[in-house]
Amino acid sequence: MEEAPEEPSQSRDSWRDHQTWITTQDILREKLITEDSFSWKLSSEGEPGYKKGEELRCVGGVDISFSKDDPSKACGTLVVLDFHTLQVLYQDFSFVTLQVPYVPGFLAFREAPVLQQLLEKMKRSDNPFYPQLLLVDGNGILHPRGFGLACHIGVEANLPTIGIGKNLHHVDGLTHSTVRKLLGAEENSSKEFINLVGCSGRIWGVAMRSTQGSIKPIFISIGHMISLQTAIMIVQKTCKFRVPEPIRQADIRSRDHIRNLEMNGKVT
DNA sequence: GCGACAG
DNA sequence: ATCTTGTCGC
Repeated sequence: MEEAPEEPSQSRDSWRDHQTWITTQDILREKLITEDSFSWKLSSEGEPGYKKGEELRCVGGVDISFSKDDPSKACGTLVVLDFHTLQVLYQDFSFVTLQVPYVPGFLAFREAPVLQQLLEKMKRSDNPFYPQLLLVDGNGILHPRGFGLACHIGVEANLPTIGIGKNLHHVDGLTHSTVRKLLGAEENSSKEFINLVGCSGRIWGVAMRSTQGSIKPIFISIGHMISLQTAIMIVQKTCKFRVPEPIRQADIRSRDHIRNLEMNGKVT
């Protein structure tokens, strides 16, 4: 009798984690809110019943950078910008050693913990700049199970979130080439954003040309407690360059911190 | 069956 | 994600 070859424990463990992750996403997804659900207003200055302090001001952005020397060493960064001036109101970061690998579709299990800790720390200290809304470097519902990093963080932190992808995650038949076609089509040539409609007919988000006539779009999808319409508007208003400013600032600062860490490690 | 696949 | 300088153009 042939014994089945011993399965490398590595693959058994990763299979088990994989199932656990899917279950976790399914459970958390039941709490997802896909419409505007916040107390602040967007442009209330001229409206009747305007109350100062109710308007959107604190827009957060999160990102993670990795060390080129040791890919498990990372720096999570949280910034908060003023929605109107786009000036940085707050910044914090944290170095971590990540044990969880990157697996497409499960980014949250690798990156969310650090980012949530940064939010937690800010909330515990009653910081007046605690974000009213968070832009996340990674997708929202544009995800195989409709629950990407932005949704994950939104639900667990109970915060409105928007997902920003710099590359398309292939979902529901959406591919790089279908998007290229849509962006290149005559009737869309002047639009700055187009709906991402999958084979099923579901709208997963939009591809947006943040810069006039730019070729490479960004992919916007809702995270939590916000509608796609509102999300698009907020992204447009925070885009000085291709990537919205809160995420861009988090990215820049995150890289700086990693660079400093590597320098100190080498200088001895 | 094989490949694709956010960061 | 990361490896990477200068360079062409508005």
